[in-house]
Parts: sequence; structure tokens; C-alpha cells
Amino acid sequence: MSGSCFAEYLSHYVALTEVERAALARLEENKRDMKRGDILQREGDPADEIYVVNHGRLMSYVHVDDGSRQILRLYYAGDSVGTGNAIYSTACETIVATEDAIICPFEKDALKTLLGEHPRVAALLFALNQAERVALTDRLASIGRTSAKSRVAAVLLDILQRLRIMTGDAIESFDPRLTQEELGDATGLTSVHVNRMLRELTEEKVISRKGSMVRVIDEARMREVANYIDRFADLDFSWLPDARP
Amino acid sequence: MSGSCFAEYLSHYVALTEVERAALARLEENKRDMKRGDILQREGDPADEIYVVNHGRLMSYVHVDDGSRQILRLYYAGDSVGTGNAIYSTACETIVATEDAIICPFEKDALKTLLGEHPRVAALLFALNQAERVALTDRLASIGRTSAKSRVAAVLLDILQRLRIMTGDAIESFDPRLTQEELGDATGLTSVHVNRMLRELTEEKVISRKGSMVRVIDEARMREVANYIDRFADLDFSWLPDARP
DNA sequence: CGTCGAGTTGACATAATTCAAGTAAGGTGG
DNA sequence: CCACCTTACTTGAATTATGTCAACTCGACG
Repeated sequence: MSGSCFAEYLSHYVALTEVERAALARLEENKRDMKRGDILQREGDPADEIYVVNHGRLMSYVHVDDGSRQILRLYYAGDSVGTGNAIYSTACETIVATEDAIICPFEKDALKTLLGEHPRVAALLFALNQAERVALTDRLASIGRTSAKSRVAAVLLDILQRLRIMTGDAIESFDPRLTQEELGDATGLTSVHVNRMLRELTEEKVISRKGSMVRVIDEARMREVANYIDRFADLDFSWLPDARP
Repeated sequence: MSGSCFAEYLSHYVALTEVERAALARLEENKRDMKRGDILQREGDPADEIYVVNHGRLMSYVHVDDGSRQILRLYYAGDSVGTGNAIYSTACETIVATEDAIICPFEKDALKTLLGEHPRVAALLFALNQAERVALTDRLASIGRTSAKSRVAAVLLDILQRLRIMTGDAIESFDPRLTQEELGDATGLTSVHVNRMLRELTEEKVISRKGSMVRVIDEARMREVANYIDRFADLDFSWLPDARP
């Protein structure tokens, strides 16, 4: 099997050397199984480890005052999770599996070695951090400045886009693996209102739904509604340093 | 004078070697003056350069559909700005000075050199990216899940906190250097509503205002209202690799 | 076959926006 | 130094988007 999901995911962007692949694979030596709903870490837990998703999907969230929560990110195979743990001694987000998953924990110290010995990988991680930063700012704009319908469309497109990259397929139909309540927690809405927005999108024939599956019928319209920006269209990794010989 | 604001800022967290300082200072060799309102880059501009703030304050924002905008971040001396440019060929955010400023542009290629030759600096930048990521998720939770008053309080506290770190002083009075409209663009509110929230905070004696100056009178209450989390209290840089000899 | 969580829908409540009409403050040219 | 302009701030009234509450349906599962 693939030695490392992490390496495989990074390979989408840059051709890795064998040495680099091996170094990345070392992060995935340990595996841990998770079932849907299992919690990887809670806010406030000691933050000793970072994780790579080997299989399945997870999400991270934080609680706010009144008991509601904000979903921060969704994670897929190849993503690193809990990277914030690198710089904090306690976790600042809760991480939970949204479907059965396999994750690979590694000690913070392994980062030290990796970054110290593989400058190009360090640069690549820096680059991916930037991508994540931009993804977060896109969500900030979505939640801060767009309508409920737009936000719901945006989160759905976001998931679809990521699944396409993972599978390599031009799918239009997918399972978000989030309840309407969770979609609400991701978009800053209530589950009731998410439901109404889904209904409207359905009535307008932008999407259709069957069970938990969502099919994007009119993708152009969907992107328009969502204010969607394809951040993968424009990537530039030309400046990465050369691999160390 | 200080060779490098960037180095100085990083020194808050890690003792840099002379070699590292010199490498960082090299990024700040060129200086460019800006006046309040000057635009450093616009969304869609070619993204060839990254910047370090030498002096003054800036902000970044994106436009959304209907002509409104979302302010993404505020920048202060020592911050790197436009780091997203590293991985995109066109800029994804507009950057503008909120007061007279001096910024130091450098080519993406300089990053290549820096990250390749100074692994510990690379690790430190990785770490700071994580801090920025967490700051963004805090704002996501603030905008997605808290009331207007809470959001306004949060953005004010955020600015105050950063000014304190910069000046090293325990100030309670400061000038946000943002109009109420801009505060609205940062929090996802209208300027009218920002005004009302400021009034309420004033009436409740949490803050007082004179001209554009804001004074935090009851900081405990302010933090409570804002749902504030001090992300600087809990930092852990112990895992950084050693400086290269 | 009953229970439980998720989804659905309507009626109503409320936070925040929009519109509109002002006031204060700072900058500029005469 | 004053009159004028402009931009930001302030406030009230009406409107709208979204939230709240409550009831009901549906399908999964033991």
C-alpha cells in the first residue's frame, strides 16, 4: 500500500524525492483507528501530538460561551491535523471523526527533525499553510459578508471540490457527511435555517438531494450563489528550494 | 537602528543567532514609504513580492459580490504581509495602509534561500503560521457564533493586545486607526450597528471614547463580552530545531 | 414495534440592516 | 481666520434575515 498519505497528497503539488517520501512516511508509522464520532482531542487537552489523516474524514471545532460551536475545518486523507498543537501546550480545538477514519499520530519532536533535515519539505509545508490560511480567509468572507444561502452553497462546494481532488474524479454527487446541524455550525447558522436554504437551493434546481447525498445540478449557478473562488487554479510552487541531494 | 523589524519581532519568541538575524535583515534591504490609504497590492495583481512591515499599520481585505468587503487581518511592525503571494501567481487580497507606514518588499525567491539555508527560521515561520491560523479560527468563531457586541469588543481587544506586545507597555488607551465602517468590515457588521454597539459598551462603562481614541475601562468585563482567549499565554517553542552552527 | 436522532415545516420573535436625516470634526482655499 | 466641504459619526423608524419554539414525519435500528 501507499507508504504515506501525507507524501501522496504533497505529491499533487511537487515531485518528492525518495528520501523526502521516506521522511514523511516515518510520520505515519503509527496508526490509530477511529469510528464516526470518536474524539481525537478536546480543547484544553495536552497538545503533545500532531496527526496525519490516513483514511476517512474528520472535523475540528471550538465551543463558544453559550454552548454552541463553530466548526473550523474539515480534514481528509493526506491532511495534517492539529498542527496548531505545534506551538501550544494545550489544544485549542476539538477534533472528531465525521466518518470511520485512520489517523497517524506523531510527536512534535518529529517536526523538528523533519523541518531541520528537509528544507524543501519545510518550504512545502510553509506553502500549504498559506493555502490553508487563504482557505480560512475565504470562509471568513463567506460567513462575515454573505447571505445564508450563499454560505450553505459555499460549504457544499468546498467539500465537493476537495473530494474531487482526492478521488481524481469529476463527481457531482457526494455525501457531505455532516448533519444539517453540523452544516449550521460550519456556516454560523441554525440547523433550521440550513434546512430552509437547502430547500431553496433544491427548489431552484441548483442541487438535488436523496437521503444524505447531495448532487450539484447547476454548478455554474452554484458557484455564483456561493461566491466561489477556485484557489487551486492559480497555484505557483516554482519558488520552492531544490531538494537536498 | 534596528537592522530588521522582522528579526526583532521573531526575537520575542526565540533567541536568534547573528547569522539568522543577518538573513532576515536581508529581506528588509529595500524600503518603501506609504501614506494612510495607499494600496500595496490589489486582488488580482501579479503576486511577485512578499513584504515585511517595518513601521506603521496596514490591513488586508477581499471584496465580495455586492461591493462590500471583508477585512481579513491587521498588520503591525514586524509582521510579514502578503505571504499568500508565495503560492499564488496573483494576489488574493488587497493590502492598504491604515496609517503612514514603511514596508520592505522582497522577491518570492528570497524565501527559497531563507527557508533552504536556515531550517530553524523555517520552523519558526511554520510556527508563526500556526499562530496566525489559530488567530483566524478565533475570528471565525467570533463572527460565526457571537453577537454584534461581542464581535466589536473582540476586534478592539485584539488590536489592544497587539499594540501592547509591540510597545511593551500596559496601555489601556489606544487608537484603533479604523473607522466604524472599517470595524464593520472587520466584524461582518454595518457601520451603523458598530456605532450602536460602541455606544452600548460605552454606556455600560466597559470602554470610554474620546475622538478616535478608545479606553478599556473594565477589561475583565470586556474579555467576557468578547469571549476573549489569550493565545499568547500558552506558547510552546521548545520543539524548534537547533540553530545551524 | 417502539424509540431515537435527524430532517421538515409553520408561526412568531429578535438581531441586525436599511434608509433617512441629522451633527460633529478636520482640511482647504480665499 | 473664517466659510466651506467632506467625511465620519450619531440616532430614530421601518424592514428583513435569521433565530426560536414547537409540532410533526421519516427512516434506522434494536
